[in-house]
Parts: sequence; structure tokens; C-alpha cells
Amino acid sequence: MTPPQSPEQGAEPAGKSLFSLQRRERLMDELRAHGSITVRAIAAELGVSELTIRRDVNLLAVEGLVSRVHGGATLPSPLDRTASMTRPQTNRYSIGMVVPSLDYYWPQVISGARAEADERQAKILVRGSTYDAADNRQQVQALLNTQNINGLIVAPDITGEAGRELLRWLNSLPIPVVLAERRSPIEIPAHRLEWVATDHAFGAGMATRHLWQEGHRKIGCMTDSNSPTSAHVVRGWLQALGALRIPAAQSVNEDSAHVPTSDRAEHFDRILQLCRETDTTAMLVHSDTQAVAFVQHCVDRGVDVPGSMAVVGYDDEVAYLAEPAISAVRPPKQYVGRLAVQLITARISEGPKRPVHRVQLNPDLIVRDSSLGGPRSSAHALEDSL
Amino acid sequence: MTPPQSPEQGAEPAGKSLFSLQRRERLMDELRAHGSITVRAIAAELGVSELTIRRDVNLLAVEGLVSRVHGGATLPSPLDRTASMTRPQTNRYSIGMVVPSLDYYWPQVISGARAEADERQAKILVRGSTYDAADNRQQVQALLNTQNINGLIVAPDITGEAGRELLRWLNSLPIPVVLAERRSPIEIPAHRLEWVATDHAFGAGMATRHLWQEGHRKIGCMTDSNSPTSAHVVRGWLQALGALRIPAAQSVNEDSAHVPTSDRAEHFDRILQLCRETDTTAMLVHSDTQAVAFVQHCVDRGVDVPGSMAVVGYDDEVAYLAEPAISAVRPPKQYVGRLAVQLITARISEGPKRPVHRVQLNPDLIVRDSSLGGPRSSAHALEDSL
DNA sequence: TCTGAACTGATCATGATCGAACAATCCGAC
DNA sequence: GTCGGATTGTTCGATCATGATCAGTTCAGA
Repeated sequence: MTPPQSPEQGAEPAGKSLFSLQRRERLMDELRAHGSITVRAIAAELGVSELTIRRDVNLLAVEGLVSRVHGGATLPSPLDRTASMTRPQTNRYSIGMVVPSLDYYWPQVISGARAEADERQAKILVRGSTYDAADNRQQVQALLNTQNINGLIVAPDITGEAGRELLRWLNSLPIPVVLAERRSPIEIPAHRLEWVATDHAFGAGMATRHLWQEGHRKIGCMTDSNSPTSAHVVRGWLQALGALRIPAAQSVNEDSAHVPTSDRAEHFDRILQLCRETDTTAMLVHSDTQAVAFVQHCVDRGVDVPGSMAVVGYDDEVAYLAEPAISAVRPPKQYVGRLAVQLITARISEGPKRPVHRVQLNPDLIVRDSSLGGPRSSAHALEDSL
Repeated sequence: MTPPQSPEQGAEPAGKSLFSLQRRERLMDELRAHGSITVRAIAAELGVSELTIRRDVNLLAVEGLVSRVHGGATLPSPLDRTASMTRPQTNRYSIGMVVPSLDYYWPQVISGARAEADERQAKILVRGSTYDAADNRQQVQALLNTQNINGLIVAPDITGEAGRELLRWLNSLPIPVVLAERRSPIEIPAHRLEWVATDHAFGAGMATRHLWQEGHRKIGCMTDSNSPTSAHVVRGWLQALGALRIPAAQSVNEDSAHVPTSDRAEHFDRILQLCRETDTTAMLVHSDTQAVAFVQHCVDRGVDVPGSMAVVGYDDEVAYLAEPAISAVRPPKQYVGRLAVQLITARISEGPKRPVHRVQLNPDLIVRDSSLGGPRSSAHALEDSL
């Protein structure tokens, strides 16, 4: 079917019918996130007929909010001569944006940034990059070379010496820079860098507490140290374990980085074995996709979810697709993008007098089936409460 | 009177007929919580006819508080062409504000808050309190009792069990609460509390680095543990010492709390003696007033400032009054107030869907005479640079 | 250039929602 | 008690949102 779309944050895709206005908003979200949409895909996703979507597209096209193309729509393009002649086209700012991925997580951040930019008559120029400092820098440089950019939103790799060097370079750029989902570490005083990031440690803690409240007393954690957020997830999980008086040393804590897809099954088997040995009945799994794979594996092996193994995912990109649907921590991705644009535009217009802002946002916990009911065979379920 | 409707869950469907104003309030609550409502559902829930709800929706739509759609209403959407082009129609919120002092530091915070509130046509009701949790709570309670408050900005005492209890209480209030210059500690998951605070650790680090750059190689710190910011100042100072490879163990670190004014002179003499013994040529002094007194004392004792003792104050309230004028870290007090009002109004109008925001602002370093020129008798001044 | 597949827009049908007019009710003032 | 204004409920034709059908159009590959 469709390639790994980014399922919007509707929680239940076809569960509730939306009003037409909301549908058009969703459509614009999708458009801002990916730059284009197909009528077919959106119709399927929203559970309405293609005709309806086409009507929406027409409406938005009349208002000049989209450009119609055969089979779908794109963001308004200057090449589109049918575009309304209104010409409120006076963009005050151009903001460059470099993100490490255009498939996962970041489309929604971009969507939020674009939405906010629209309201502020700014333009966002997005470039996809990788989780690698050298490439990050190259992409930023490319933006600076080819475009007249007033500000920059970046989600760079900040690990290692290359990452620190990149931060120093960003800090020294002549235009304002806002980091998205990254923090400038204390030890390098990049005093000009502002940032907005989700408090992933809080999210992990929230998930852990939720599992505790459902009756689990041994809660493991599976992460992927390739991802910059993993460290925060582990930190939050450990912190929560401490608060709940769960001995961290005996808790399952596995890193899935560097496990090739071919070895995944045995990796999961090993983890399940560990869980059995340690009486672990619940896992917090960083990166949703990993969580989906893990739940799938559990089902394949006859391990009941959530009865024998409760799972909470992280990121909430695809968690709702699994069977059973997976509870997941949902970072406020749209808001991260919005806030980044707010910070950048405020900085551009107010100048250096404005103090450096550093914002943390708390994620939400979306509870679905995979974590409800507590450990089935456990005698102490629900006897306590936090 | 309406006949007893079908028994609804939880709410009070038939219990008591609401006044229209309450109904609309309820309607907005529902809207903020879910993003949209259907006329039918709300009518059933409130036990009134759909027409009534429709009339309410019309009214709210005229005020620009909702967007009308066929079958219900949504939060105001930029796609809503019928939206009144007038202005954001910022409602007149009443915001309570409880600060621990009305003479020092806080007047500027209040001033910033007032300025921001004026722009948003909101009203600020300020109450002075003390650095004591019990009194904080009393003042907040008084505000809640006597006024109709939509939101609360508080700078409470958060130390000890009383402080934690106060935070829990604030977190459970039915109206939004924003902490000013305070952070909710991680170990107590006050998940609803938002805050805006100056990054005092950053400020202390900046001051320490400044003194290093001026040539000082032993940098002490004088704080007042009565103040909630002192801990952060010490933390930032220690962090900077670490980064600069200055052994913290041998550095002068004095607490002026509990030193009565009568004993101040000998306290300062003791500190000066310590400095002489450890070759300390610079001090970071928390609380400006203390810094002024200290510089005065140095001058009285014939210790040259900055030649023999460089001083950087903290807070920048009265630092410029001293002779010589004292360099000081200046927290962005106005912005703290402004941002607190921004957070609270955004929270009131956007409801719980908006993620919890936690903002840190970086302070400035205002360099005056008291820290310039480096240690006079030092041989290694300016030989290094960071 | 041709051709099949995919896309598009016009038209109509259907069910739900909306608004205007009028009736019923409640509330406070005299 | 009763009067007037404000609020709410009822009815019914008008309006709107959506989907189905089908003929016309566009696209992409041969």
C-alpha cells in the first residue's frame, strides 16, 4: 500500500468523523509536512471518498493555500498561474530548516513550523539531512549559500567532537540559530544558541509510572543509542525507577543499536528470555517502530500483550497501527516546530537585547491497549498506588 | 422546565439548569479539551435543545472564539474565512500574582508582567508575600477567595516538605499556574506546572569565566542560602571552576545566611582573610546588596577594588550605586514577567491540549569597574585565554 | 502518436443540519 | 398579582455535506 506515511496525530484514524474544516486543516498539515499529497492517500487515511478530498482541495486552491496538481495538491507554487492574484506574497523572513529525517518524526515538526510561519508571513526552506554532523553542516552551508536566510532552525548531531565543533560553528553564525529537539550542553558555552526540545526524560518517567500504576513491578527499557533522544529516555526511566524503589541494576536495559534487521528475531528472543528470568512484565521501548516490531514478535511467540508483556512505545508515530494498539509517549512535535519559528522570528525582530530562551515541552502519554490491565499472573497487581 | 433527560454519565445533565453564560463557558471547555464539538452531543450533555446550542455557537463565533462548522464548532481556525478580521479579541483575563518581595528584584518582574498584560488586555492582581511556603499559600488562597482569577503566577518557597506540599497543592488547583523564577523539581511530578526561570547557573558560570578572562586564577563565591537562587549560583560557579580546571575544594565558598547585620564586618574580615590565605583575587557575590556591602567593606579596609579584589555581583539591583560601580549578572527580570503572562494567557485560551512549557532565560553580564583590569600584583594576568 | 488507466467535474440523491417565525417559560420589577 | 423582557423550545422548509454515477480529460508508457 502506501509507503510509511506519517500517520497524523488523530489517535484513531477512522474512528471519528471530522468536520470539513478539520479535514481541510489535516490536509494542510499533511501538505506542510510532506510538501505534497495525493487525493487517494488522504481519502484513505481520513476515511472519506476521494471526491470529498477533491472538493476540499478545490476550496483550498481557490483561497490560494494549495496548488492543484493531477492526482493531488502541493504547497502553493509560484509556477501555478491559476493561483489567486491576491499576492499577499510579502514574506518578511526566510527561515532555513535542517532536519535529520524526512520520514520519521520530523514531518510533523516541519508541519508545525510551516503553520506558524504562515501566520507570521515567513517562509520555511527545509532540507533533509542525516544523523551526522558533517552532513548537517553541509546542508546548512548549502542553505546559506543559495538562499537569503534570516534565521536557522537545526536539529544537528551534537555527539562527539564533531558535534561540539558543529555547535560552536552554529553559535558563531551571523544569523540567529534555534536548535530543535536538541540542547546545547552546559560544558560548551554556546551562549547564543536557543533551543526548544521535548523533555524526553519526563516522558519516559511518565510511561514508567503509568506501568507501575497498572501493577507492574519490574519494568525494562529497550532503546536505540543511535538516536539522540535515547539517552534522555534512559535517564528518565532510571529516575522513575529510583523514585519507585525499583532496583535499576536488575532491570532489563537493552540497546538495539547495531542489531541488523536479520538478527532482530533472536535479539527479541534474548530480551524476552531476560524478562522471564528477571520477572519483568513491562517494557518501555524507544522508537515506536521498534515497539511495533517487538509487539509483533511477542504475538508470534505466543507471549500475550499486555497480559504477559506490557509495552509502551516512544514517539507515537506508528504505535496505533499495531495489534494490539500500543500505548506510546507522544512528543508535541507540532509545537516544537511552532515554537522554534516563534523563537527565531522574535529573535530576528527583537535582536540581541532579548534574552536567550531555552524551552522544554512535556510530552503526552497516549494510553492504548498494550499497557492496560496489569500483569495477568501477578499476585500483587493494583495492590499499591503511587 | 425540561423533562428529565436520559441520565448522562458523570456530569450534571438534569440537576440544575445552567445560565447561558455558564453553558457557553462549558462549551468552550469542551472545545478546548477536544478541539471540536458537535451541537448534538453538547445539547444532549447539557440537557438543552440543539437550537440553544446553535445560538450559543453563533454568539461565540461572532466574538471569534470558535469557528462554526456544519454540525458543530471547532477552535478558531485560520482556514475559517468567516472569521472576524477585527483582531484576536484577547479576552480580559484576571491573573493573580504572588511574589515573595515587593522591594527587591520582583518589582521589575511585575513591571514586565504588567506591560505584557496591558498588551493583552489582561489584569494583574499582585500580592506580596515572603520567602515562606505557609505564607505563600495563604496569599494565594486569599486571591482565590476574593477575586475571580483565571490564572496564577507564583514564586513560592519550594524548599523542604512544606515547599513540596505547596507545589502539589498548586499543581492541583483548578486554574492554570505558572511559576516565576522557580522550577518544579523532577522528583515531584507536578506535571501541570509550567515555569519560566532565569538560568542562574549559566549566569554564575558566565561571571566566573569573565573573571578568569580578566586574569584571575582563584575565584571565590559568597552566597546567601536563604535565597532560592543561591543553590543555582553555586552550582554554576562550581561547574565553571571544573571547566576551568580550578580546584573547587580550595576555593572560597561562603554562606552569608544567618549572619546578623551586626556581625557583618567581622564576617567580611574573615572572608578577606580566607582570600588572602588562598590567593583568591576575585569573588562572585550573590545578591547585589551583599556585593555592595562587601565592596564598601573592602574600601574601608584599604583593599583595592578591583586591583586586589575583583567583585561581580548578582541580580544587578543596586550594583551600579557602589563606588567603584560593581559588575553584575543581570537576570532578564522584565522578560520573566512578560513570559509568565504569555504562558498563562496561552494556557487559559488553548486549554490542556497545549503541552506544558518550561522556559529558561539566560541572564546578561553587565561589566563595570569592579571586575576590570585583573589582579594587580599577579604575574600571570592575561597570559592565557579561554 | 496511440492507448489504457487514472483522474476530474457535473449532476443528482440522500440524510443531516440550519434558520426564521412563533409559542412557551422564567425572572425580576412595580 | 401582573407586566415586559430575556431566554428557550418547536416546527418546517431551506440549505449543506457527502457519496454515487458517468462522461470527459489528462497522464505516462509504448
